[in-house]
Amino acid sequence: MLVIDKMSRKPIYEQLTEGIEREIVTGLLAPLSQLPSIRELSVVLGVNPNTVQKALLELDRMGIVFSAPGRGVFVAEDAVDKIRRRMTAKIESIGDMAKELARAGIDKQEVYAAIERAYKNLNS
Amino acid sequence: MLVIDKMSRKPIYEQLTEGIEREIVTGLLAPLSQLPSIRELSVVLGVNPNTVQKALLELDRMGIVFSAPGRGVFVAEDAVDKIRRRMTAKIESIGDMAKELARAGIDKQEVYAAIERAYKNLNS
DNA sequence: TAACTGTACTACTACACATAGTACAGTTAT
DNA sequence: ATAACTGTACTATGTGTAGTAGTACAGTTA
Repeated sequence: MLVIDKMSRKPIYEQLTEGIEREIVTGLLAPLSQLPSIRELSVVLGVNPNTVQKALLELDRMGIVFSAPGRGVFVAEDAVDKIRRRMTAKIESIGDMAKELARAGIDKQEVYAAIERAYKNLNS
Repeated sequence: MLVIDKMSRKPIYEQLTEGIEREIVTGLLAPLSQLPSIRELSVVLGVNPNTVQKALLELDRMGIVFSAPGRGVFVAEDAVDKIRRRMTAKIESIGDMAKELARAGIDKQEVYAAIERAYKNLNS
């Protein structure tokens, strides 16, 4: 399930967008399926409704979800594709971090090992 | 040289610590060598002296530099080792990001390619 | 002594994040 | 029609972090 860490330096609304994206991409939230209401999510997650709204507004702008006023918020049909496309952009930032490590003289194999672990152990 | 991006979402003092660490690790700043004074750095980089002080205080706490009141700030003798050790911790966060990509169904090869590019092209 | 160094404050501004509460309009089932 | 839900849109408030500005003090060095 979606878990929020209020102590994280990452904003709650960002944890929300990423969490929801993860649920979509893993199939937990199917395309065209309805999300829990903003008010319900806020209660379950223990965060303010406005914060949930902000996250959903962001996902709406990105075309990941669409909202039908009075009915609810739904997963876009092509949500998975869109998420994947945005994820590809994140690869660049991994490259940036790797560059930093490279400059620090960290062995490439150590980085590869970390990637390998990530792809093998997707739990936790 | 060290460049500060005031528009970045990353705090200036953090850009400073990372930038100075990079100069140390690349050999631009040798162990036991003296850094420019806080006031000089603040003028050259166009940031407030307090911000520079905050960055140097952080580096001091980590044992990367040491300050001699009245004389200046100097690179610690074992600074490179200490930076390398801390860098190793960063590998974990790369793993976290990779895990996110893995869950999104991004091919492992794409990530490897990015790492490879990073280690080949250390400029820019 | 003069000119530098780091250090340590206080005060202030700006901004992002989050919360709280209210109100309004659309939708749906009874 | 009504009740109970939905999203949306506000205003107001609190809080923490980042950054700037200015001042003062003590140690070091030429």
